[in-house]
Amino acid sequence: MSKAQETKTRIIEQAATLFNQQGYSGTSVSDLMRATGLQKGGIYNHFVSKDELALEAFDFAVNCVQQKFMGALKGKRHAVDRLLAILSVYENILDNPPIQGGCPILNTAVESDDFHPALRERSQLAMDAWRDLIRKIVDKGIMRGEFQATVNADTVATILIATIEGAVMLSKLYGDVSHMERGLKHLKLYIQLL
Amino acid sequence: MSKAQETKTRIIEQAATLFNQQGYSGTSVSDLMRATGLQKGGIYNHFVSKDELALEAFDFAVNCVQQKFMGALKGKRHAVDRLLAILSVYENILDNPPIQGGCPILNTAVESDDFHPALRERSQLAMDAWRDLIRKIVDKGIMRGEFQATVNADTVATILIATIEGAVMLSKLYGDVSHMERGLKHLKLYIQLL
DNA sequence: CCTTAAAAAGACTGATCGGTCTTTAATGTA
DNA sequence: TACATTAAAGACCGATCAGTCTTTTTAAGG
Repeated sequence: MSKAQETKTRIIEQAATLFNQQGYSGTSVSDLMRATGLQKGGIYNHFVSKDELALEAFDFAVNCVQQKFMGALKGKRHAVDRLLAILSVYENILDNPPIQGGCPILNTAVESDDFHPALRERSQLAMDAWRDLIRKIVDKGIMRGEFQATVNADTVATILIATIEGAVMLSKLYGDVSHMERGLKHLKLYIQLL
Repeated sequence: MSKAQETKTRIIEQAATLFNQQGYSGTSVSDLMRATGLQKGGIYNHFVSKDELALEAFDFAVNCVQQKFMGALKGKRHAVDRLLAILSVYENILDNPPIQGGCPILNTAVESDDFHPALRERSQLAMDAWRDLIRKIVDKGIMRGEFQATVNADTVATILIATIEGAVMLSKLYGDVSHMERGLKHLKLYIQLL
């Protein structure tokens, strides 16, 4: 990888963390300069605007989470195991998060949904991908007879994601993993009953 | 109420909506001037800083939600009915919200938790109050034999709030109430099984 | 109605915002 | 190693930021 590419990647990584912790509006170009150790020219040489950098940083952050999902899903064949694998990503979310600052989709959805159309669209797309992952697992599980045929994949996706995201928020707000633990325990039971 | 008090209240109301929609960092004093129709002097005559106004606006927003809870709980005696009443507040959250821009506790928790200690503390306090409301209902339900003695009030509070907040986020992100409907249906079942 | 106190206006501040552009330094290649 | 390319530095821009202060207007009380 060329020096330029390395630098660009480094900027995106640092920016992703900053944006995820402080939000888009709460992060200034000066913050990014401090975090990367670069001056303005060094940053704007790689990105035409803060906006563009924010979008690339968001994609990077989402990709970090997806990588964790892929790692957890590896080798898991049964639908129940695959759903449990998704839950396992959140087992130690506070100590060992895919990216600092909580779930980037939640953060960006909450910040952007009323006033930043481009980021909002990215959040929707990232959430679509997540929902789709769960839906496909559930549908496959139904086909194989692992779940009852009456199970609704869309509903399962909503319940899993809503509970997880809410638990992330609570655990983060209180700095207390027990909320996440309760949420996961609840969802494991829910999955067993499908 | 004196003219000054009226003005101050009006500022807080408008500010609460703006902050809840755009976030603290995303809302400038100019935005507040535009929304209230006041000039700088008119606003800073009532508040020493944007920070102070933000805190008062947050308290106002939280109070709006709590009022809805109180209204829904009125006359409900049985623990199950009281928990269902809390859920009912979120039945038509998109058409008729207590305050525009989604749940103020969620919004503030997500924005503040990494960098705004004062707002973060307020979010925690507001969340404490909500958790306490649910816990007390559950504990009373246990005492009266409406719930099994093995039920854990803390857990119920976490599950209800996490699922609700996650569903709020999803419904808001997609502009689609079905996520909230699924969340509420799921929680109703959960409550019946306590 | 008149006076006084306070509410609101709005000009002004220094700092910071996102972004541009020229200059300088480093990199990759021949 | 010499050269061409481009990465990075950093001075600079107008706009906007939160906040101050003096002046003008309005409201409240006698």
